Amino acid sequence: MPYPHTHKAKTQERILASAAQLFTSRGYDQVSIDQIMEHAGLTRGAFYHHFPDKSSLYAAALQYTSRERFNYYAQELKNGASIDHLIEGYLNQEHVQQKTTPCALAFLISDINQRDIQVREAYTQVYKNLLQGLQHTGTAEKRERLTCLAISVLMIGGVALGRALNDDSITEELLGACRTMSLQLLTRDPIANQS
Amino acid sequence: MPYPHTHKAKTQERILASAAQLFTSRGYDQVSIDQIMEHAGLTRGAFYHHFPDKSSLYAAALQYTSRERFNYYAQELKNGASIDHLIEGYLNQEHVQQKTTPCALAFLISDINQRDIQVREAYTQVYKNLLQGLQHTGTAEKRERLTCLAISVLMIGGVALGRALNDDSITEELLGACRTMSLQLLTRDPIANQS
DNA sequence: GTCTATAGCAGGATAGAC
DNA sequence: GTCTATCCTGCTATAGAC
Repeated sequence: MPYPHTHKAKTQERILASAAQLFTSRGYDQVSIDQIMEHAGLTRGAFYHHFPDKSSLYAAALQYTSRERFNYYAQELKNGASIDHLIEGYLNQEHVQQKTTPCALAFLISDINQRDIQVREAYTQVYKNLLQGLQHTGTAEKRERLTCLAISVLMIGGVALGRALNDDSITEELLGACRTMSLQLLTRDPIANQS
Repeated sequence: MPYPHTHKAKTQERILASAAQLFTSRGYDQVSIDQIMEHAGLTRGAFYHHFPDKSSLYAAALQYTSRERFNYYAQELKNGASIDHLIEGYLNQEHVQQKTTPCALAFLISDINQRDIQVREAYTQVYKNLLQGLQHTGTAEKRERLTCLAISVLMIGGVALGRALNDDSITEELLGACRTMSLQLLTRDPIANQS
């Protein structure tokens, strides 16, 4: 038995991690299966034993990296971090410049519409999970839906727009405005004010 | 003389209009020069007599369609439309579904970072123009920068995110939240309150 | 389960006729 | 200034050896 029976699962996760990193950073078209497999330490031929095609990998990588992100946030919150702190870490130049692992919801926002149904459904599900998180995190009761929707747009839109712009000073200003506005919205939320 | 001397300029504008429509809708990679030229009623060979390469056309098309948009807004404002009305037209399912001409700032937001410097500069300039418009439109004095930045993110981010999502009811809810929040921000702006 | 090799196709860019 | 024809590259996906 040359391989332990967990070998395939581990290889699959290596491919997913590699795909998540490259896809999130460069989008679907600018990344080839060859590059993903090479980055995972394999060759292209092996790919089709793990995923049926490129699009399926894209959807799976989107779910994989988002699950990792949510797990990280859950851990941070358990360690006593505030939701404000997490939002400030998100709406940040470090994030825009990929010095921390980038959020696929923001980095791939206008890539998704061109993809097939499984990708669009995966993205939509990940977004719904984010909304859920915003509604319930750090409060006993639910935050207002309006508050959560607006904050999600400020976060995702702020990072996406900041990344598109070619002028660091405007990006910094933009991220600051989104931080300020998000924290104001959190503070003003009726539920938050009850606590 | 088979062609009037304005022929080249008119052809160039046909190519720009065709490129703007296809690029905005599908992004850079998913549109070929062949498709743009065919849509403009020409063949691929003629392309390189008008633009040096695909990327230059992309940058030019971005500027072209944005100029058209701003001209339209200026006209509407001159006809007595309110800024609120324009924002509501922007943050709208009709826009997301391209029943009206889509805004490249929103539709291409995560496409831009992959492109070369001339494209990123063109996008940044168009965004700065939008910010200018928000700061000065409909008031004698300037609106607060913070207000304008936040509204721009709600508009661009709201449309981009709404387009990515695969669930019409969430998109509608999202657009509504962005409309509500944008109009609140306009109303609360100190300068607006002076009038 | 991973490899090498290759089929098959699409698209950017150029050449040269008219 | 527009056309047709072509070069060249890069990619997805498959075949088949080990």
